[in-house]
Amino acid sequence: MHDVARLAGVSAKTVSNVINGYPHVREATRAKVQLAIDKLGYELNVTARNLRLGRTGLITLALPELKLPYFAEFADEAIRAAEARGLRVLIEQTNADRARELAVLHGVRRVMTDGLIFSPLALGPDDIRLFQVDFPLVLLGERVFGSGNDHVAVDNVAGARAATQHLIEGGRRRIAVVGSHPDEPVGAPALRERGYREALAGAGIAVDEALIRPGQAWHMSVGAQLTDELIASGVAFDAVFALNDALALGVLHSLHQHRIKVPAQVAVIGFDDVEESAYVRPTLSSVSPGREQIATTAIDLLLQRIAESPGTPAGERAPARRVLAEFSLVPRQSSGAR
Amino acid sequence: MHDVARLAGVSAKTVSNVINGYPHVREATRAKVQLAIDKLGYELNVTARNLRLGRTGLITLALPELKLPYFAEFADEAIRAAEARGLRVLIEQTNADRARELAVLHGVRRVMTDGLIFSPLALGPDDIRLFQVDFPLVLLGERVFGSGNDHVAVDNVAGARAATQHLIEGGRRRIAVVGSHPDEPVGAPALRERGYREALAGAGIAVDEALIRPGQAWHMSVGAQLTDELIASGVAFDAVFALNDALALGVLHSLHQHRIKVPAQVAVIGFDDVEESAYVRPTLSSVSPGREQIATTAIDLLLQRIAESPGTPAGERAPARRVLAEFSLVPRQSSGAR
DNA sequence: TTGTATGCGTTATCAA
DNA sequence: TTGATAACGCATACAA
Repeated sequence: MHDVARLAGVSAKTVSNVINGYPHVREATRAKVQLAIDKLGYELNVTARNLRLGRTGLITLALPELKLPYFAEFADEAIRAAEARGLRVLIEQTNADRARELAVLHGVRRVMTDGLIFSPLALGPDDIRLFQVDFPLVLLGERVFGSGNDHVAVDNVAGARAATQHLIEGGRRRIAVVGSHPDEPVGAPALRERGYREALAGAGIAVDEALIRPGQAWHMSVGAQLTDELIASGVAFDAVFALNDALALGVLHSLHQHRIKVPAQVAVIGFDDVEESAYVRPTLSSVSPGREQIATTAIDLLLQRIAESPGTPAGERAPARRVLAEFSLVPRQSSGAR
Repeated sequence: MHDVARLAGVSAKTVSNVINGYPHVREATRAKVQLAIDKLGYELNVTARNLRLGRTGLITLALPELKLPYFAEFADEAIRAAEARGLRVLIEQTNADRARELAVLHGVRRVMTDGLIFSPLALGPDDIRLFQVDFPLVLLGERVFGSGNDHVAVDNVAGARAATQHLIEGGRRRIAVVGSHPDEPVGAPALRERGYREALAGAGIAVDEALIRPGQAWHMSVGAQLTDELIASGVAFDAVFALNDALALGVLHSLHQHRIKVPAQVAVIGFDDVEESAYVRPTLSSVSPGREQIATTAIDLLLQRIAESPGTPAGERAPARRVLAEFSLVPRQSSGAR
């Protein structure tokens, strides 16, 4: 910067002013400086600026796994939203590994970014105190509550209720659930199952536990396998609510292999509204969880925390906010939509 | 750091020495310093260290799209490899957009990282001069050659040849290709098609152009649609080489819908060996492109460039290296493997 | 509208 | 084995 200043016959401050678009710079000066910048091929040293400003303009997005389409699409949304606000995103995969999730909160992965958007999967309600941190943090998902952090989540219960009601309105009564996690009281699986039960109860339909099929990994292959087992078990069913779209794609696959017509014999609905769901045949009905809203809200909440002067004592900070995103039902062919 | 030094009764340099594991520190001193660190809850300011060292320990990985399973899995490998070498990875999605690819090379997305691993999709052979940059750069893929950069690529031609030979060895003679890009002379599609043609030529089989089906987007739905069209066209075929696994999954889907038995009537093979390929039914034969080797090689090449002192004139730098990764054929059920 | 002086928090040099 | 001092490159007060 000093070299540029010397060549342009001005001070370093003026060069800085030009680079940062400071308005009160005479046009002639600006041109001189710009010329010198181009001539020398000068580039601003961002690290020095970061040090001076005490910010890096980088935020961390910590997710379980990028390979899962839901998270890949969410990361995409988050990157766009961040970019629109002048931020860049450093993605950390935790692989639902406890040590890695800890490192994101307190270890080496914590470093160099202005804040963290975190979707925990290994850490749970017992770890609340670990979430009491002194840097900007926004949580995603449903695993950790009462930790006093800002929180953005899918409205799992209402979304699942709507999906189930949709099947009921289509005349279905024997609705199977694929992918439940019976041993996990918290998290998306439990909440989506609860929405299912609420919808049945609301319609006066008794729950048949034989229709609820546990499946740990929410992958396509698991959806197919659970459906195979369901068919083999001989339990009658006329619809399937797959707890996410990957499972639902597997369900469709299995039904197809067994020559069961969708939606004529069995209606299918998923959850997440992944891109692929609009392209498979039959197209897959789903619940769109408000991914974009979640991403933008999370970024905005984080930005507000970053803007709070770092020295603010905990007592004077804005109270923690919790946002449930607006979902929407997306009826397609698999549930009999025209 | 000065506060810690004062509390411990030492100088800031000694605190720095302790933090950085400098060996010549007396054990008693180290203990004193560590105590002061813990007592004050001191954390190193990484930005200041970055400024002083002239490095950030961060590298950029610029990819077309994270949603594509191949890139998601590649990013995963790259992150692991980087981590093992003490680096972190900033992922940039270009969406095959020219402006974004330019920004990665020369614009705002260039900033703050020690080097770039770049898989271009919009920039091509005409843009060679854009790749003459003065920061560490490793290219992935096949689009840009002769730019004088280090380069790591899938061995597309040999991999495709092996895939086709595998089908031929299984007795297939009417082998369709799904997903060609006839208007693109460079890049993976062209190279894989070339491998196909070489294999046919080697076996003395004439190429039937009606069997080669162009398809721009390499998505599952496209694979299904192209197969539908192939079947509708009435052209006889006994095997399909899908130019990647996503297409191949669509091919399987379509064949299934048309009650065509795989592999009895039609054998199928893909390319990329995506995780899901091992789980679909029938399991999908594929070509494993050496993803892990590509990731680790790219990181290692980049590290060597980073290690070259930045002032080294172009003439004295190590010559550009080009690495073709070792692929392997993965025969599964879809091509008749037991 | 532009310039001067100062410090952000660290590590390197070199001396003690 | 440890310490004093000087950068790293920038932005901010404040002065001019």
